[in-house]
Amino acid sequence: MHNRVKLELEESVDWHAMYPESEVYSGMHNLHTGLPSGSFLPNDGSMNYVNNGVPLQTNSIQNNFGNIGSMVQNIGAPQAASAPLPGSAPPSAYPLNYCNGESGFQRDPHTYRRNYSHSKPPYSYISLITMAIKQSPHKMMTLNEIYQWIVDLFPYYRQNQQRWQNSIRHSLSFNDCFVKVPRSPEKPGKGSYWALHPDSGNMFENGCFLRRQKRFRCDKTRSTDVEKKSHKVPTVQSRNLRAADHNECSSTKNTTHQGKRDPTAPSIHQKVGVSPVHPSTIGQSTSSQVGSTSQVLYPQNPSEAYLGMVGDDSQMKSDTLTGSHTFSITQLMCVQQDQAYKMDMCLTNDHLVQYPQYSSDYNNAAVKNGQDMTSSSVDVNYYSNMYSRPILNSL
DNA sequence: CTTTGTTTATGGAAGA
DNA sequence: TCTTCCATAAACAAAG
Repeated sequence: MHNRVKLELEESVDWHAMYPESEVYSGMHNLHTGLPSGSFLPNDGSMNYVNNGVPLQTNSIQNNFGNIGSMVQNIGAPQAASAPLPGSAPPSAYPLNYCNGESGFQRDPHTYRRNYSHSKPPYSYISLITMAIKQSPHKMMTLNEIYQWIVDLFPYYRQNQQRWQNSIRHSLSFNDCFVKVPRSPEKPGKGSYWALHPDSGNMFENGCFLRRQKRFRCDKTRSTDVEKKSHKVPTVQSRNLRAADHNECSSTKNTTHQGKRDPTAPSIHQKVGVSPVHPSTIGQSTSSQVGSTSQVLYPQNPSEAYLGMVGDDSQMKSDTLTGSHTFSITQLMCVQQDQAYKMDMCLTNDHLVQYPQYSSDYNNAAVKNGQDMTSSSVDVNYYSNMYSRPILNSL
């Protein structure tokens, strides 16, 4: 797989041909919407995929983005919640409207790209899911919305959908960094929402989005790496080692060391706290409840969460906040996250603050955005508190 | 019936 | 070399 990706990375991708001018996201568009593809889809089509996090060609970055620093500085508008903000960007800056679906997600048929030539994006499925969820206004998406986000963004995934969608489902289920969120009673439908585990924040802080530095594991529901190593059965052949690895992964989830599922063991999603959530409990969970039968957890102190100081996932925390790599997930999404954080402040009201680093227009816009969100089809009362804080942890 | 979600198994590749 | 991560396939169950 990686080999394939690697080979594809060496290809010269004609993005201009892939994405007709009218359909290309500009750099700023990308930043406004939080969509990552723009970073790889310059208007001049000269941008290749990156090689190990380093762009193969950087001219387009300079031409279209200036540089990362100025990108950040130039961010004044919040992420597109439902409509472009007056003066913030032209309508074309918001090619995708992800805010009117059941999770505030909806495709924009007018900007749906049509060119089917493509190469495989250099993202793992976990990366894609993470990006999709992070860019969503409510930091959670249904499975179908995740599919759609990926397909809209990456033409490659318009092929063999059964194959990669199975992988997406597997990734969601298998990886602790994704948690299932039950639907609001007011929003019945098939499937749950998927969100990022509040402690999964810095998975891609190593600067390479092809591969995480460390898999996120919910420590309270599974043994630590040390414990697992001590339990590891010495093996000689790599095949056995691989099997042991997989069995360990499973055993720490809900299976025995023989790799057979323990029928009495609750699934990770039952254990980690994503089922079912009573609205009255939302916003009241504490880190001490991690691993209990309570709900999605988030820190009591948003500032702590912002700094990634809550929880016991020290391995992930060790990544720190120094993810300064140009093409790290964090770089791609930090601005949006920051905006989401601020939006949350506006939404929750109990943390209304001003952000002097941004213009007053921004603050006004953020409030406006909050209003937009409250008028969306999602039951904001039910979900906003629940997901405003957890996402802070991933900043 | 289709979609969603879980689990097991396996192979390849990257990183230590 | 060993460990870990990722991709893929497939079987199966549950829910809508």
